[in-house]
Amino acid sequence: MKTYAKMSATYAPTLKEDPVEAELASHKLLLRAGMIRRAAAGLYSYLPLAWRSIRKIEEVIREEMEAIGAQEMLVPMVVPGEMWQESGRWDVYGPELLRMQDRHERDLVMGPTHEETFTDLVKNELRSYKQLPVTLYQIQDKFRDEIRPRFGLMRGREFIMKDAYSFDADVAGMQKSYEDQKGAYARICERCGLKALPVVADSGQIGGDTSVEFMALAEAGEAALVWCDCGFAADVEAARAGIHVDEGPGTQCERVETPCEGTIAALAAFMGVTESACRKSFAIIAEDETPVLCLLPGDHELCEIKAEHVFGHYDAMSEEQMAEYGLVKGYMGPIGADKRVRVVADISLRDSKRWLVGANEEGWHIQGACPGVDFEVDEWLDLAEAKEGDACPECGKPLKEARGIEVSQVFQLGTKYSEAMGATFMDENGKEKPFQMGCYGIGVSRMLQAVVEQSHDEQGIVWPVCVAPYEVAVVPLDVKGEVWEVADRVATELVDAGIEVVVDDRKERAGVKFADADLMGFPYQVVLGRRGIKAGMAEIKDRKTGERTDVALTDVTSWLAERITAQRF
RNA sequence: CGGGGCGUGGCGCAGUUUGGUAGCGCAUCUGCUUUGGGAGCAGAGGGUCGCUGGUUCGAAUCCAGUCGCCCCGACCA
Repeated sequence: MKTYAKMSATYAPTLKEDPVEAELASHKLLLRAGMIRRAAAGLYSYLPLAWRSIRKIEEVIREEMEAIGAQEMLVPMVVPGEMWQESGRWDVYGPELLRMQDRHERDLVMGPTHEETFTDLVKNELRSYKQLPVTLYQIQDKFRDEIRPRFGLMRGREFIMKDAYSFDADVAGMQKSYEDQKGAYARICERCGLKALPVVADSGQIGGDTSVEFMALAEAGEAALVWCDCGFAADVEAARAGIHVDEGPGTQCERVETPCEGTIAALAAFMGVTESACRKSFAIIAEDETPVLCLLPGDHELCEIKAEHVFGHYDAMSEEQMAEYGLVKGYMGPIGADKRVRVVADISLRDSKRWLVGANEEGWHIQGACPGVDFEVDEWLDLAEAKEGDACPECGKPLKEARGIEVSQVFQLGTKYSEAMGATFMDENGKEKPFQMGCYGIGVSRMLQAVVEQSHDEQGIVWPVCVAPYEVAVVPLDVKGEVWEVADRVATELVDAGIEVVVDDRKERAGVKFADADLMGFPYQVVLGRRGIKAGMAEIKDRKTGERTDVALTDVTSWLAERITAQRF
């Protein structure tokens, strides 16, 4: 027999003041509402209220996964190091991967993700194309020893993740599995009350348009994205935008004295041109030790992710190295640089003929320099980070900027892991082939906080019905006598109607109960006081709108049931 | 790891510059009053001042080291 929860018996210690450890509104509120507590940097406990919400998010995920035929299971959190050595990631992953040894000195890792574990699992027993496709998933704690955990659940070291892996016989199959997951992810965000946008993401070493991130739009988000009315949206790290470039001053290649600070802003101001008319130079040492000079439109930055794809793990050149290659900090340019320096330029500069570049001499620049005539560009590459105002690659209209919290990502892996780990099956021609794989992650705990970040006000959290710890808080202003009897009756009736109810049965003053109910963010508060009860009325407060409605005691259940079921999905 | 800041009852802070043996608000406990938006009065309990070492008659305070936390950068769900 289901019954209502009692606030007096709920471990949810609320805080009046903002804890110092928190910076973000959502982090502060989760702490203040008594939902999470920190155990150590990036390690959090989920208290009963938060855990209820987490379980609701998980339930939504389970329903959507089931709907597309993915099967839930569980693999161990601690896995043998050999799997990681087999896939090659043992050497690539870095200190983020928590490694340890057991008593027999065998290597173990705390799973940060489980491509290896799942691939290893299926490789001996998925043998035929007839058994495919298969998508398996789990919801489990992951551990990543982040360099800098921050913002509470937003970037924890241990966090709850749903991770799915699809195994297909061919690329078309993989793409279908991928699309299925992508569709499910969009529905999951929507059902959890998140305003999220699928954006083109950096697809790592794999290349192509094979990865999409779902970004919960929020100013506090760590990721920057560009988007367009036409529906295009991309992580700035992945966006290939059309960049407008102004021609530089001067009609012929000549030196100009520029006695200003060695920055683009100062140069543009001194020359009386736009920053876009200047050419920014950035000197690096590529992973293979080649010195490289990257030329960019003056108003754009080098996108580090794009650069890494081209140059590997590169370093910015030190002043000594610049000196060695004839480059002068603040006045760098392709002309006068050492011949060993490889000159690359952003593709947006391809059609520009008059460049304003550094002269590699303190206080001097060169204007009207023409690539191919006055200096050579070894290669034209996509290097600039997209920003507001750049042209949408789909429709050409100006892009807009936004920030977001990456709550999930879907990925086409191809045969990266199946090949490395020898996970193959027999196709219909009797040929052995590696699985075409996809992987799909949702940051469940991050999602919880993203919801709060998007949905809160001065008073506290404003839970969407679908992920609220309880749908209704019944707040009797008296915990004995007639008021309490009515509260008990109303709450029981609500529970019988299938509504999740918590009753604030604490001997607290009205103000304390109201403040806590607002802070914890229950979508509806049913306030019962002596006055109202005499008139046979309850006051129902809608947490989101703040609107209060007097409802006859006999109608409370139907009034709430109607509204709540409409918001449950 | 680089840069910035902070560690003082459960929480939020003052005290550190100029050493003298620890204080405020909230919370907790008791009593009385109050009772529709974080109550009032009276009383009580609770702190090796992150840790270690040093200087000193005397260290929360000065010095050295160390640990932890937060913020900005590289990583990601």
